[in-house]
Amino acid sequence: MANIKEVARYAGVSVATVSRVLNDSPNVKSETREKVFSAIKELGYQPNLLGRNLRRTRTNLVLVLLPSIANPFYAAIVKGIEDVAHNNGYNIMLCNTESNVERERLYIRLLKNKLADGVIFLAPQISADELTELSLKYPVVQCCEYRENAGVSHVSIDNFMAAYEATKHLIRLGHKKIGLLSSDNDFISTKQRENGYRKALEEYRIMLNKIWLGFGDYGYNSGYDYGSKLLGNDDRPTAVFAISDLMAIGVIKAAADKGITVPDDLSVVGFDNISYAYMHTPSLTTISQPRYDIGEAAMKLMLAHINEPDYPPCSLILKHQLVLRESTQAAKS
Amino acid sequence: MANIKEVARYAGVSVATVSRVLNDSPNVKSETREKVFSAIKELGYQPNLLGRNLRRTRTNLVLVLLPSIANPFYAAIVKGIEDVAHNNGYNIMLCNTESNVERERLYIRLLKNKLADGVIFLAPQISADELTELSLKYPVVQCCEYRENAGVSHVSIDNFMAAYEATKHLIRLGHKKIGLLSSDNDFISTKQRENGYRKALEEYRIMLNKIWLGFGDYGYNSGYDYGSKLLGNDDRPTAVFAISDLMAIGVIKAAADKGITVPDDLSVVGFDNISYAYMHTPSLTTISQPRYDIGEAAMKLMLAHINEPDYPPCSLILKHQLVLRESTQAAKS
DNA sequence: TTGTATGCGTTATCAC
DNA sequence: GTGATAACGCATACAA
Repeated sequence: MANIKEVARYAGVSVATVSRVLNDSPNVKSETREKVFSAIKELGYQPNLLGRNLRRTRTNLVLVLLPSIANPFYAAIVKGIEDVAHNNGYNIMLCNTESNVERERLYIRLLKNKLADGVIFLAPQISADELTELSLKYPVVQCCEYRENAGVSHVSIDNFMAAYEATKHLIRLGHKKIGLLSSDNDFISTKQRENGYRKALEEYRIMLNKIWLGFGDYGYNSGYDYGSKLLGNDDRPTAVFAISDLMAIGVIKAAADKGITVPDDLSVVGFDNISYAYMHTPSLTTISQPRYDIGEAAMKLMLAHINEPDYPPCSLILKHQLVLRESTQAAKS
Repeated sequence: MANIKEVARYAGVSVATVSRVLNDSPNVKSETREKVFSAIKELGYQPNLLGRNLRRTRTNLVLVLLPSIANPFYAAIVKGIEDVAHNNGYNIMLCNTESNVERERLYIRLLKNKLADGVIFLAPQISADELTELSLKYPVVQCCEYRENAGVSHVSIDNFMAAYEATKHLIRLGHKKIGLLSSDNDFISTKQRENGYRKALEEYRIMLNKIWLGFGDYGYNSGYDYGSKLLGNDDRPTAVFAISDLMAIGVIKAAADKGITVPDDLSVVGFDNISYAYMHTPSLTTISQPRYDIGEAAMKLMLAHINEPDYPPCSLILKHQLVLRESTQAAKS
């Protein structure tokens, strides 16, 4: 495999000149430029980025850590990140953490090992303290899920308001018995969604029935389990707000298995608006996050941190939207 | 950030010795080893992989090119690849090609630029010729989708047999009017699935009605469109075999919109057994690929190619399975 | 406008 | 067992 030296010899110039041509330096006679280009072509030369990056102490590579590519929620976010990255000469490296902190540290090490210029977390597993420490030495951005008080930049939506609106939507449809399927993880967004739900109930002076409170893991099965338990009782809610679409769909399935029809006998609201929310029968009323925009914003923030090491941590909140579909309808009086 | 030189000075040894310690060389007195380790710890030293990889002309990084992380089908495959990679000291870099050949070439360039040791394609967009040429210079493995006659290793299932069995299942349930929703892409697997379907019909001397033949893009909407058109006619099939689960789900939705119930009035078989296939109501009869195993096999093959540059191209066919669920039932007589 | 020389951080060869 | 040093491929400061 040809290297820059061979190209130089073949073109009859020095390696410096070849390097200049490769880097679009204006100080090269167009004639020599041609010579170099033809040598490059002739030899099928491909610059070795290891050498280049070592010399530049920059890789133009950004790590994107996500819990799982099985979750379709992340696809559009990643697309947004990628587009901004590519438009700025960067590549991104997607890394599956499996929500495993050890696996996450494995990838963080690649950053510390100078194989990448920065890291975007879609759902950080490490603690706020670790995150803070990391961000002191390297460009770090959190996207969607984030650790509060870590003093680390993040892009997100207002989860509190979103949950508040979702719950209020159910209340305005006449529902008074409203269950909540939350999660027992320690993400701030979870707490915020829970609080938004409580706030709406409070505002309308609706009592919160603790029996209707459930905790899942964002996945389908936990929704199904919650639904199976909850809907077996006579005193069951007429509506459920689940903080993820997959859990909402699990609830609907559990309802169907008990002969309870959605939305006739039970209204269900999800969260995230994954593509399947629209494919599902009944289609799902849910909160839509501007995922592509969130990804774009996160990568732009990353570039700012890379180019300006002293760029201060900042928090970006983008607009969400309540999407009305078939899974909710007015309560029977 | 400390480098190997500073560690050496701090420990009072040469850089060579530090390097030996880092690489577990047996020829180091345990006493000096301790000194070096404590220096490493004290200085918070992290080896720079750019320097190491440049010197070693090896990165222990493998590219995995997939059309889209939005497709849940790939998740388990990637998991299989990752597990084998990590167990062998490799990392993988996931790259979204968006089924775009230019984007794919962008990532292939990273390989040519020595930033990775090899590439695994989950659905190659470049031509067989390009693939062949690439594989002559670099370790290349195809996984699931592949270009035939490229002389490039691949891991897959027997798509012909799988489709044959899926169709035969419908025939044995008494269906004689069986539609096929295929795709108009140029993947060999598509042709093979189509041929499997034809073979089954032939074997049972069932005429193929070309009006019931459709071509989608593997996505939900194309399934819905096919279903909407097909099921509007009086002369409609009693069963449909779709070569992807998302298309199958689209067909079911279209049927529901026309008051046609699955499986009572229409049986539907999908392909791939994505997680929605199980969540969906009705749950989907489909072909399950051993996705994790496929990923594992692909990465093992990659390691073989990396470690043995002359390792011959080989073709691995793993076992599929027909999964029976709610979306199929006996034809009404 | 071009060439020479140096260094990025590491590993590997050789000598001791 | 350990150290000195060349080499990996490239970009760049400086000289010409």
